[in-house]
Amino acid sequence: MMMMPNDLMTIRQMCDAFDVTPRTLRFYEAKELLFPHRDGTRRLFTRRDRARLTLILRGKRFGFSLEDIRQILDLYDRDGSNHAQTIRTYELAQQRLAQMEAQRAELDLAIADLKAELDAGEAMIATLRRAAE
Amino acid sequence: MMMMPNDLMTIRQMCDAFDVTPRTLRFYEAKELLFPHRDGTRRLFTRRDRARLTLILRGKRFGFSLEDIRQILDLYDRDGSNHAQTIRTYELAQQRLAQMEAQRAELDLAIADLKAELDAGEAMIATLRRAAE
DNA sequence: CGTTACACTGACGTTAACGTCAAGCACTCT
DNA sequence: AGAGTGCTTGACGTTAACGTCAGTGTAACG
Repeated sequence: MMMMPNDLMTIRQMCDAFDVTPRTLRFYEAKELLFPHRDGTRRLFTRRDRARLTLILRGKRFGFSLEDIRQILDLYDRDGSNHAQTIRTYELAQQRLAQMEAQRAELDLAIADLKAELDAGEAMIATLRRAAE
Repeated sequence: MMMMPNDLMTIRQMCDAFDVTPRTLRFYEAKELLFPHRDGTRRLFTRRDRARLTLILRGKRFGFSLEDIRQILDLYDRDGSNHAQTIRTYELAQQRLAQMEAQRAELDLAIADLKAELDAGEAMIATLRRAAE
């Protein structure tokens, strides 16, 4: 055990750990979502990058754009300077929270609808089964 | 009052009612999501089209693709024939329901996370306010 | 009958989020 | 030295969901 000297990971280790392609990680760096260090030319991803990537992937799962996510991520690592910007970002995040809660309400509705349809389908299939005997 | 002879609507009436562009409605027709009648060359949208469009727009709001939506819509207007296909579609919808419930669970988590961050931000801003007096 | 208003059909443009080469370093093993 | 492996940077390709524009048609109005 000295196979992970620091907590820095190569691009391949990252890909295996998060099930993404190298292209994706480079793309996220280009979009300033990740900031890996360099060993000469090679990328080395830090613990911070992994935390961010976790949030990126979570955000993507319910339809946020990478640009949305980038702005949210900025909320996570303010250092206390740049107060005005902090407050603006805070307000932005509040808006987004409202959106998300509205989205959940609609999702609840849609799930109820779909469940009703499924019950109807089930009844119909049962009928078909009986007719087939 | 005889301005709505049947319950058929022109493309413009549809656009106004649903806040979409003509291009969008034509596109949905091309993708076989809508099936407006024709008066010569002009489209006339039925009550059924309106019901479908409502579901299309709802589906889009939480990130389903039009192709996903098209398959779900098929569940809504089975006529009882083509049983095998009905059952397959039913199973497909069940899978999607599971996805949606998983998605909601994650959404709940993310909302909690974001709320925590917002509370932190609030405390920080309060501190800044006090420091500014 | 001319014009205005609205609709139609192509067909090309656009954005997001990567995929997919191509070509070239930098190590390491043999 | 040569071969292989892994990483790098361009740069062009791709899909979804429309936007946008050009050219044409037609129904109604004055």
